[in-house]
Amino acid sequence: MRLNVMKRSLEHIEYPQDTESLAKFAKALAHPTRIAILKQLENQSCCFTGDLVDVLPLAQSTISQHLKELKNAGLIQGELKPPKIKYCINQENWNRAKNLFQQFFE
Amino acid sequence: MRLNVMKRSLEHIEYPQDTESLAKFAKALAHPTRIAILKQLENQSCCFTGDLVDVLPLAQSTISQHLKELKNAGLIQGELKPPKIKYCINQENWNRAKNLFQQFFE
DNA sequence: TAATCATATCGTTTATTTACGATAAACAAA
DNA sequence: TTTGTTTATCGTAAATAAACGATATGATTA
Repeated sequence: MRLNVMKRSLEHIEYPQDTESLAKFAKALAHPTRIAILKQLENQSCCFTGDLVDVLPLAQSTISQHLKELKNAGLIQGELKPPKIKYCINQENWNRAKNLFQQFFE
Repeated sequence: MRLNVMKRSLEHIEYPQDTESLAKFAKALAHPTRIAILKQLENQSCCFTGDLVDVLPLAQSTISQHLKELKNAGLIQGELKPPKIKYCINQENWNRAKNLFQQFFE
């Protein structure tokens, strides 16, 4: 007999759009490696994956994974410069994030 | 040769203080429920745990857990008003967070 | 065509997060 | 003292995140 059977609402709660967006951006920023990557991109506007691999003490695959998350959040975008990929801030979404945080902290 | 011979470092990487702080604050904001809680606190300056339990479709223990994370991040503080607890924004750390985000988005 | 380079993706392991119900703790009032 | 109220904490399950090495992909050059 299992006493501690857990119910759990699989459908997730709906929050206002702004709340969801802000949380999503915050989640993208919620790891120091990703902050470091974004700071790098802010400084030199763009850079290649390899530049980051040289600078950060993490496996190439790990960095690629962080880049993917930043891309999924819309904060960066990649441009093909074969055989490399040049990553830049996505200025439009960057500004959206900026405004959401600004407005949140009022 | 790149550093991809690296074994998983159990000791975690040291980033600059600002990077760590920003990531920590972002992590606290990285869930819509916590954003919702903070918005509530911003609106009415303070509120009791019970008020949040009435408003949010989550178990009391879950909300208490989210409050704990916000408290650990320093964004809120609790004041004993027996048998209730009144939560408020921690203005000092709130401003620190605000400044870090502002500066980050430059 | 084959080899090379830069990067992404796969598969896996471990750690962390999110959620719940149950229970404990702290205090006020009866 | 006992009861009720409010909130935190415990124990656990499930989901997600973070890290790695290995491998695949896509473009360029030999």
